[in-house]
Amino acid sequence: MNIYDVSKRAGVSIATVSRVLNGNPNVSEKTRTKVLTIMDELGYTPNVFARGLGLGTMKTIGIMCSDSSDPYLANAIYYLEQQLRSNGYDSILCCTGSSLENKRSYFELLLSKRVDAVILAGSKFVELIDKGNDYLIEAGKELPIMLVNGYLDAPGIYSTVCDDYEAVHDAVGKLLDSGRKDILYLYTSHSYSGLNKVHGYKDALADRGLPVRRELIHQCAKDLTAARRLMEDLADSGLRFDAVMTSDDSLAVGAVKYAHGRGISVPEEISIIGYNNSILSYCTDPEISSIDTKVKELCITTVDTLMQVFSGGSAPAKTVIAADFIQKQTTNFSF
Amino acid sequence: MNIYDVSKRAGVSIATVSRVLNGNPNVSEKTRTKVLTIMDELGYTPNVFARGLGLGTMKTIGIMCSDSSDPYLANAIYYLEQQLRSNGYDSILCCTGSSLENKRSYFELLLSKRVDAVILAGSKFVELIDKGNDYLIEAGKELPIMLVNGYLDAPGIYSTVCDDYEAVHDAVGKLLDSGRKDILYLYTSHSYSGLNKVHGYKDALADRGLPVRRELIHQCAKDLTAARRLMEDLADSGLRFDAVMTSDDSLAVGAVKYAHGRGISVPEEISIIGYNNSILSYCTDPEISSIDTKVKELCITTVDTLMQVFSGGSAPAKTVIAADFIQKQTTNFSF
DNA sequence: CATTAGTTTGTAAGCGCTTACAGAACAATA
DNA sequence: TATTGTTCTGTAAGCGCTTACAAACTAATG
Repeated sequence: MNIYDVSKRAGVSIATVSRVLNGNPNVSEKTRTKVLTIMDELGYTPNVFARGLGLGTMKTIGIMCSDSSDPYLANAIYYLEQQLRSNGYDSILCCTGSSLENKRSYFELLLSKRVDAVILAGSKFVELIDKGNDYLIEAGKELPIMLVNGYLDAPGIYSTVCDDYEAVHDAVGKLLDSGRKDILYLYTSHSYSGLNKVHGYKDALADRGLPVRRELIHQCAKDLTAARRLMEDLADSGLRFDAVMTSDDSLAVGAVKYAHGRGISVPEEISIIGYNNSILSYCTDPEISSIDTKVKELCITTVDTLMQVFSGGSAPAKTVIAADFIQKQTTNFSF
Repeated sequence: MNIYDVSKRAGVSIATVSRVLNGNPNVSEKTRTKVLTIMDELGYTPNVFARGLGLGTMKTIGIMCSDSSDPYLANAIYYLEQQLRSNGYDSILCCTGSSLENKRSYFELLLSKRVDAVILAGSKFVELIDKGNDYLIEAGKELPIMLVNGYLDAPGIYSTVCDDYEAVHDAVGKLLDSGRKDILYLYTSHSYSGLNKVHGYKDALADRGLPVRRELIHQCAKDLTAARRLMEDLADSGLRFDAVMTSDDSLAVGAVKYAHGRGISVPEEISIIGYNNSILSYCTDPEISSIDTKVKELCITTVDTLMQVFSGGSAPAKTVIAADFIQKQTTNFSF
């Protein structure tokens, strides 16, 4: 069942069938409907390979993410996939894991699949961006590279990021203005967004003329228990704190457990703020006040920008989306 | 940059290059290495479309899941993707959402992409399986259909399922044997695995000569709050229960919240058991005893079975994998 | 009616690869 | 050396589609 069968049956040439297939306007209405009817009758589906060969593209986008089981990324994948499809594109997903080597090889693989663009979802591609700078930049010349929550300034590379700086700046400001003095800051990585967040924290203090105390800032593994252990160690070593700002909900979960384990009341004695407003922040009791980083908007914008690029129009190299503070039960701001 | 460039540079015909590309043994070692060297020098990558056209396949598998943001499915996707790739296959992901229409149209789409097989991940394809029975069965004649946690008996359709019946049967048995009398059973759907679970619950009671009480069995939305509200309503209406068995961790999270909200101690006054041992079961305090449904094994087995099918060998139409009970803090079995 | 411009269609040459088949090269045997 | 069998390589015909170009047809104009 191929284009010849259709053309014969419709009494036209394959070129005409192809034109109908591609919405070419140079086909009389009469012929078009006839061909379409036949295609329908025959249940004809064009062969994607032949099509890809002829067109040099298959309307397929590669999506890379470090780990689809991270609730945040899982959401992102979902929205990206939806939005791409509603624009007539398919996606090939690559879960790279954390090894740089894998990331590179998957990237290569996507290129070899002749995808029309690559979307790097999540801020976990620092290594690729930092150490493989030239590499990505080179690729950007060939096809659009879209970064979701990452940033790299180069032609052909487009970023959509959440305003992490402002989000943390605002949240920490709220903590300070509500009377908290010693705000612990726990973060998971030094990614692009990770750095912005720390700056937000520091500037919130600086804005109020307060010193940045190194002993309050700590890196922590991104799991549900590391933060708890870290906080226990810190408390045991004599450090006092009455609030915790985290760069990820998973750390905030650990913080809630720490408080619960030590019989510290939340939010009375300690305020906790998560990040991403993921499902994790709704699991604990009390539920964790968190920052909604607007994954959906982020993803939709990313795809929209990509479509702009495809349609030849100029597209913004960087789009910033504002986050929302979602108050739940681990803070009690009244403003 | 195509096969001609390589052949010219290597001083051989394109047929020889193609043979090298496909690992055809009819190439002298000398020629092979020469060609490989040239390919490497030129950075040559074969065009997948041309290849697909010639071979009629592109080593790509379609994965359908209802919702990649469900932690369980997100994990499944991750493992499936990994395992497929390590077997040299790519995957096209489709997040269908819950509408039956979408599921069908995505399925069609995958077929039109000439994927080599389709994997339906998760038990959420009941509608497709039940109401679209003939539809899937028809497709199964064309290409292998793999069900992860679903079952349909038809040629070309292969299932890998977790032994949900035994898992619940065992867990409820443990509850009963530890002295619990009134075990609430909360479930989310009537899928294939959903039905098996209820049977496990009922049989655990029956085995011990206990009656199955309808008022203890309830369906509940799969979110973090529905179970809590439901349990509150049930308790308020006078129903007594000293344990809750759930068909999903999200319900168990609600159960923990219910207990916490009412000041009921866990596991002393009420035992709670989740399902899937997902990250959600680690978020709460106390952490939820849950059933590890071995997603990883399930996914690996699914892909392995698929590879068997591809290699022409006969493959089991149904593989059952045993689950593990993971005791955490919402039960206190000592056996 | 002849001419011109515009619209619609068909022909044929790719796109880059695979593979059946035929032919060349080589080694082993008589 | 001639013969046979083996191994390796090349030729050429697809795979199903797109599209430049040419051809045919239609309609409008003088």
